[in-house]
Amino acid sequence: MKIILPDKSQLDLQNGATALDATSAIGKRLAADAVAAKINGMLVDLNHSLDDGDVVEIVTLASPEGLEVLRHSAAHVLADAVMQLYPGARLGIGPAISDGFYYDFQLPRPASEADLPAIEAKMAEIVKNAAPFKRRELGRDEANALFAGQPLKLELIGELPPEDALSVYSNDEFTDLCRGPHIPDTGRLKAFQLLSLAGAYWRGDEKNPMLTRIYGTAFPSGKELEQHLQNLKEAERRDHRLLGRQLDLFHIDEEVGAGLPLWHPKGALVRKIIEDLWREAHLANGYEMVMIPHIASADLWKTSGHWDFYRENMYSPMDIEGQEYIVKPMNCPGHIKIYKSRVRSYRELPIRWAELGTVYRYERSGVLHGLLRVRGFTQDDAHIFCRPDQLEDEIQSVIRFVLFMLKTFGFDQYDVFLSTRPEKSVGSDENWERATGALKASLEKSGLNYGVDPGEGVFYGPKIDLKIRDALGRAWQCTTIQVDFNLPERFDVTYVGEDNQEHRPIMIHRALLGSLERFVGCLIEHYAGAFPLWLAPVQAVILPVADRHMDYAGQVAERLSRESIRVELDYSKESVGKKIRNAEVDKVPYMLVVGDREEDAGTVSVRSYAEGDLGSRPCEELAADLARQVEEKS
RNA sequence: GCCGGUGUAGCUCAGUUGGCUAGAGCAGCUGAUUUGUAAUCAGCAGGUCACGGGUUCGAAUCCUGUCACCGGCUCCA
Repeated sequence: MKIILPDKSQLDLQNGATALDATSAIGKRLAADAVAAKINGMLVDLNHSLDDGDVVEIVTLASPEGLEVLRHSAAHVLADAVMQLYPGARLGIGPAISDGFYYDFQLPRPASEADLPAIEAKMAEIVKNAAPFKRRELGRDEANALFAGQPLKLELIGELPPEDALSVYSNDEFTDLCRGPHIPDTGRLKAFQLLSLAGAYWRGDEKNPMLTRIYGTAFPSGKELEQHLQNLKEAERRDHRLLGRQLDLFHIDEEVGAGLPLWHPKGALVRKIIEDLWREAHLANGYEMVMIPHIASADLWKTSGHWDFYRENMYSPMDIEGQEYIVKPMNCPGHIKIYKSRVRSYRELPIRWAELGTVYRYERSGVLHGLLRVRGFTQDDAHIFCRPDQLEDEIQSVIRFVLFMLKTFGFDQYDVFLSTRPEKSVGSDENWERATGALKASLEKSGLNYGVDPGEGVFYGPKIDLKIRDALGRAWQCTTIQVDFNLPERFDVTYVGEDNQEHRPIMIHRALLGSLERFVGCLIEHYAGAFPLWLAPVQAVILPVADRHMDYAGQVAERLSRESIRVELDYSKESVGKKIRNAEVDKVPYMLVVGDREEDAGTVSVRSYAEGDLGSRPCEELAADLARQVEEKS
């Protein structure tokens, strides 16, 4: 028989040959690297038999799919080990995930991270045995009998479409319900490590029992595993909570409250720089600034619908002279009230109102995380009121705007998602179609690649979410652009049209950076705390060699301050070495050493955080150069 | 909120099976040193061992409740 390879070439094989036979026919090297095969586009085991005319692609560990197969198999090995060490454990599910794999168990006795080495050792034994993974297809009854002691598996079997064939995979004594495919034998699992252990609800639903989830990762080689562990360490080093304290940017105080960050002078300064840029950019892009109070009468939230639909995220009302007031969880109702303060003409639209609006939302204690998930935060919010015929243009200009903003902060990779109508929603089909169409058209015109999240829109309209990728390739949800049909309706928002009739505007909610808290947290990790010059709270520190250089150091500081450079003078009685070390630890972009030589020549000796000692330069020249760098945000 | 873990000086951490006045480094203060590209030396000060209750002759250590934090689940800016 003949099979067809991806490069369209044909390969002659004996009848009944398997994918593995095909790999050996192609080459020894490939046979050693192969972990699975794709036959006519279907991912299968290597021992799958081939038919005449099949299109066969060999999957190796070099491909994302091969890696997934490896990790999925690693999850099986983990489950095997746990079943041996914890007899009576019940199996949940064990998939491959983006950086590794996990398996969920219901354990007969609690396990902690201290137990991971023992489980890992058992896994190593299983790997050493190199038992083949054997696939078997079976009927419902047989499957139900086989997993009689595994209620979670029975639940899964019960929910699989009855017409689908079931399959199980076995290695040695261990058998698991699984679609496959798997690596040929456990011995192919060369480099793996268990990472952590955590609770996870069965199937992600908190009404279900809590299972024990064990996370691990696996790679084709020890070298790659080592690299990955190195990356994890690097991420740890960049942790904004750690750097926030080290660089004296912010802290979260137990007595103030969980999820309520306090910004120290340097952190507040970084925020101010961002906020100034933000306001300037918005004014330049056709936005106006508005401001609203932090609390509002409960009536407002009843009209907006938040009282009914957003209650669980809002704080309890406070009593003010017998009237209930609520701390705002969102800015939109306030902005709508400004809109409604007088009659609006179609000629005024679009109206774009922006505010760095601080909101407070109840978040369950377990989800709080540094600056990334807090209970009080400032959204870089704006609401655009526009006519239906303006919707697409407006969305497109928001997209242009957000890409410009993110680029300014050094982000140029994003994942974009379009979320469409969910099951529970308000608004007419026509409106939804129109808005979704407008979002889609804007994305396409902007040339952005995007994914669609069907049914993931907000109840009041579809949205675009943008996740930025940082220096380590991690994704952060910041930007959101949401179309809203609901609030204009609820508040009876109108404009008078050309026809002298009242019409309903469409509202766009959008946050470009998301929240200042999250964005700064993300920036800290992106830059590993070493902000670029224009964002650094202290841009240069002047280090006099001895006390007699203090006057000259002061003159240099003066000169740089005149260029609006944020400069500090290190007047401590430390050695130059120590002063440099302190500045390095603080990640100050420029260290300027001044001693006799500099004083005589009117120069400074420049050391940059990024490049080290750069030699001496005339003070005037440096001042101009730094000013230029700040201006260019380089 | 739930599962597992953690909580000792401003920070990072020691503190044995419950047993002297709870230790160290860094940071801070004082003094000496006036220093040339990542840590000069010496001294001093600093702790309700997260908080409350209990067991014990005796608790940082054992039990228990609360709070906070860490890793996740879920949710989201």
